Parts: sequence; C-alpha cells; structure tokens
Amino acid sequence: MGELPGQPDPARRSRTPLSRQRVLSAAVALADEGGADALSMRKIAQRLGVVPMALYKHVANKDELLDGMIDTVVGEIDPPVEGADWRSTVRLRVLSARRMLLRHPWAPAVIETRMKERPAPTPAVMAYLEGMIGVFRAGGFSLDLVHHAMHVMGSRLMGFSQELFTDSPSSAAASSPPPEEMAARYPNIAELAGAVAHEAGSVVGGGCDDQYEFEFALDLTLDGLERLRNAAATAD
Amino acid sequence: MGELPGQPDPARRSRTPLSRQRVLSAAVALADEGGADALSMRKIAQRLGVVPMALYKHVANKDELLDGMIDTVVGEIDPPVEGADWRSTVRLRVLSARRMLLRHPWAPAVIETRMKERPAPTPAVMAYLEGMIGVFRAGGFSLDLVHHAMHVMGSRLMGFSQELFTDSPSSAAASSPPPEEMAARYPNIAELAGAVAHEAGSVVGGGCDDQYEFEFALDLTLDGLERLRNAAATAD
DNA sequence: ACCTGAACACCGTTCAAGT
DNA sequence: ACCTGAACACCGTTCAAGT
Repeated sequence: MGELPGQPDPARRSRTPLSRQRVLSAAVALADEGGADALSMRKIAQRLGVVPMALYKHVANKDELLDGMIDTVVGEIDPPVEGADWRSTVRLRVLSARRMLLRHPWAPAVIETRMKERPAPTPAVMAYLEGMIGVFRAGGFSLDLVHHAMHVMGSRLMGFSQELFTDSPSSAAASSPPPEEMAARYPNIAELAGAVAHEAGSVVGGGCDDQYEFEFALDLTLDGLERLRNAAATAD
Repeated sequence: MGELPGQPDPARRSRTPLSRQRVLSAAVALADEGGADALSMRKIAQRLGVVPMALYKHVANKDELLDGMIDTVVGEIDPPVEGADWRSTVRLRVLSARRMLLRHPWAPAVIETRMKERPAPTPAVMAYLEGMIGVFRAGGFSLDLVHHAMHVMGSRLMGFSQELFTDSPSSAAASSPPPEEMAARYPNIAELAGAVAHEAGSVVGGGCDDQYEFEFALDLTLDGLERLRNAAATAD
C-alpha cells in the first residue's frame, strides 16, 4: 500500500499518527480474518506497530472498541436509493445490509451481544433505522404500521437478529442525548417513539410489547406460508 | 436444595460425582447469571467445588462445552403438541423456543457464532429441525415448500438467527454420522436434503442457494406488509 | 492408572515510573 | 504533560510430578 522509503521505520512503526478510525479499521480487518475470538487489544496494537497502551488514547476500552467496530460496518450499508418506490428501496437496502454481514461474519454475534447489554444503539445503527423508517413513511405507511413493519422486518433489517433496538420509552429516554437533540437528528424515530408512547399510554411503562410484536411478525410469516401452500394445492 | 449433613464437605466438595450433565448445568447457570463473558472453565470448576482440570474429563475443551450448552438449552424447547393443526403446532413450538431464549439471553450470540464456525448442528438442534419439518410435511406442504418454509422461518425458528443450518449437500455429507444412520434418525431432514440435492442437480455443488432463499423470505415478508398497508388505506 | 498442581502463553487494564 | 513498560488479575490448556 505505497510504502514510502527513506524513513527510520524500526519494526514497522506507523508514520501516520494513530487515530480512532485507524484503530477501528485495524480491528475490523483482524476480526474479518480470524473472527471475534482472534481479536485482542494486543494484536491490534501489534498490527499498527504500536504499544498496546497507545490504543487507549483512542478507545476507552474493549467494549467501546466493539461499539466503534459495529458503527464502522453498519456505516458501510448503502444509503436509500433516490426516486424509487418504498418496496424497491427497502429491498435494496436490506440486501446491502446482508452483503455487509457476509463481508463481516463476526458482526451478527457481536451486534446481538451488544444490543442486549447496552440500551442505546450506535449512531450508524440509529441512522440506518432512521432512513428505513423514512422510506416506509414516504411510502404511505401509517405510524402504527411502520411500528409493526420495523418489528416484522427485525431479523431482516440486519439480515438477522432478534431485536435491533428496544424502543420502550424508558430505555430510549435513558440514552445519553437529550430528547430535543435526538428529535432533531432522528425525526422519524422521535415521531414513531412518541406515537408508540401515546398509543399504549394507559399501560404502566407502556410503549412497545415485545411479545406482541414477535407474535405479530410470526403470524404474518405464517399467513404467507399458508397462502403459498394453498396456491400450490389449487394449481395441482 | 436439600444439603445432606454429616459429611466431611471441606469447601463445598461435591459428593455426587462429576458428570458431563452436571458440568453443563453449572455452565448454563453461570452464563444465565453473568452472560457469556462471565463464563470460564475456572469459574465453573469453582462452582462445582472442583479443580479446573477435573472438567476436562467430561468436556474436551471450551468449544465442546459451548456445544453442550447449546444442546442443553435447545433440548428445553417443548416437543410438538399432538393432534393440533400444523399452524398451531409450529406457532406453539416457536413461542416455546422464544421463551427458552428469554431464559438464556447468551444463547443467540453463542449459537450464531457456533453455527458459523462449525458445519454440523448439535443433536438437539437437529431433533428440533426434524420435528419442525415433520409438522410441515404432515400439514400437507410439498418438499419444495417445506424447504422454502424452513428458510422463511429461519430467524423465527430460534427466535432469531440468520441461518440455522447450511443444507448444501457437501457440508451435510461432511458431518460425522454416516448417511444411513442420519437417514434413520432424521428421516425428514434426509428426505428434504435428498430432494434439494436432486432439484438443482445440474448446478455444480447444487442444492441450496442461500441468496435465493434469503430473497424469497424477504419478499414474502414485504408482500405481507404491503397487503396490510393497502387494507389499512381501503378501510379509511 | 488416575488425579492435580505448577507452568505456559495468552488476555484487558491499572499504575507508577520514566521522559 | 505525555507516553509506556512492568505489573496485576485473569484466561484456556499442557504437562510432568505426585498418588
């Protein structure tokens, strides 16, 4: 990759100064090659020609490194195409997400673990969800139906996964950014979260019933399968 | 839990001799409490009042321990109910799988990783898939449609997950048990695998096109969403 | 023959000592 | 003030020494 000569370079010392992005890129490359198990702070440092402690200037710890890695790869997903109908747009974007996951096989398990341990998704995941909600809204889906649609898509949105995010108002409110800033940056998410909070406002801690959403998605899938079976039987 | 007194018991030594099942149970309990990260051979041994090396008599290594843990929790999923229609049966069983995963939050990520690294699913996963295929078959689904159905269910079958198994003939054949024994133990899987291998027999390494299956499942979901949206618009 | 303690090659991260 | 080596508390697993 263009080794500039005429420099001391003892033991592959990096001339470009270390940066968070360089650390994350090295970490992603390492995980791509050997899986999440092969990833260690010490190996990342070694690959960058740097002492392990140097990494801690750019990432707080390994957890924060993993968050950064997720953000990096989710950021690789193509943005929504312009001027197409909602269905083609969702389809293309989900297929782009799938291609990303095929490039980074370690990502699903890491995201799965991360989403379960941490309340707030990373910025790139938020942006991805934001864009997807926007496409559904522009396609004429009601807020209620977008809410269901996001849950139904769930496992497909990232090509896998149980739940991409927990959208109960409490956990969303517990996240770092203040509500106004979040509403400005992610208007569709904010609008949806507001509607969801209102919808089941009477129930304590209301908002989103994961169990209901899971069954809703399941039943929709079963409906499709049954329809296919009946069509095949009729065509005989 | 019924501590029998009048025994030496120095430092909680186990009187019941160590067994593979006791090791796996302790490991599952540990992971349930502290997540997969909190799981270590040394901590399992400590909890069993045993020296770490003693575990290696019952599990070859940590990878094999994880396989055993998966088998244990998948074995907790209810068997198919008798005498109900296919749809109720699948529905109940998938909901049972989801309840199991809620009890063992570490399981999805571990299964995800495991399935990606290893070719052959554990016996309990095989039995689970076997039962599910049987239900679809008894419900009048053609082999072709069962094949699609298993892929569509994919992420729901375990309440998550990209692909539960790779059903390309090559990888299936590479698994340990000889084809006849596998056909005897898992007739539905064997029948399906045979049909799939035949179906695309002309294609080199034929069998199952993951990309096609993913898009098939995605399109089915999208169809359902579109139908719902149109129904909601008409009802206005 | 069986069991097990010490040892080895790793971890992530702290912290004090160097510049 | 910044950087970094040594150190600490862990890992999974090997292996030789004990019974």
